[in-house]
Amino acid sequence: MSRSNPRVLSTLERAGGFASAQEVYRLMQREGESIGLTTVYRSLQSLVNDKIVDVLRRDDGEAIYRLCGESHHHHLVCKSCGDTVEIEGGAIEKWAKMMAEEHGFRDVGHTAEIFGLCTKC
Amino acid sequence: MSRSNPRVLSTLERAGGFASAQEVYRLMQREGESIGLTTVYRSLQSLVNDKIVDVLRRDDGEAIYRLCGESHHHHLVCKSCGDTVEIEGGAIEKWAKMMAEEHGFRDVGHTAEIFGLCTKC
DNA sequence: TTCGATAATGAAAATCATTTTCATTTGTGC
DNA sequence: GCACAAATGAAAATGATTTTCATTATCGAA
Repeated sequence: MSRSNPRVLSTLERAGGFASAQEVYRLMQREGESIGLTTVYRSLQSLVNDKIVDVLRRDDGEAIYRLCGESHHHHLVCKSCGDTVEIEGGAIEKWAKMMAEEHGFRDVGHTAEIFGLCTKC
Repeated sequence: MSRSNPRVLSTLERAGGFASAQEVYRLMQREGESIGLTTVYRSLQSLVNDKIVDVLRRDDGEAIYRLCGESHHHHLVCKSCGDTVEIEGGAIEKWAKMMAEEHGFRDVGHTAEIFGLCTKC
């Protein structure tokens, strides 16, 4: 077995608590940290096992790791220029919780994104 | 561009309206259909564009394609067994519209998924 | 301190879904 | 028949993730 390399967790935090393994790796490289991609993957997996981070999937299938307990937000993305606004999703949280209860699901998370054309486009 | 091969759609239906590209391909092979994997992928993509099928992600990141009804809905997915419930998202529709207006976005759509553990898992 | 076991590390190779390339086949209108 | 566009699929490329395996760091016991 392997335990998580603490620099991986600290980098994930610095990344805003939300990043893919590749992104964490690239970020550490850019900051001059000496670490292998394998170790990044192993550390993230270990953090998932320990329930310190959550794993979700991006639309393209890439796994993204998120610090648990992090207050999360949603995105409003322009499908033309890619501009992104972080938005609050209080209504979503309630909706998700309600739907989960209604169907007996537990340990639930959710994703929600809005996309459209921004004022400039 | 390429249009969807009708045998792909009919196979997806026969599969219970829910399968990955690889599964559709293997199923067609087993049934003696002569088709290439590339064509299966292209057909499924085309069906997604035409909004005839939905695409979700399994826990392992593999894309799964599923026939969708006409009415816009969201999904409650079990991250262990993959069981899926279609749910209503009235609250989401309002939230999305509100957020879009607030930031001057137009022509908006959205995605929202809830995932957790179902009663059986 | 030295020995030996165990865990951590990372480069390189393997895997696997998906996409791209490209040459060939099929279909359609003229 | 003829030319041109669309469809097809084999093979190669891509990209994330996992596995392999040899090396290195850790740490407790002798």
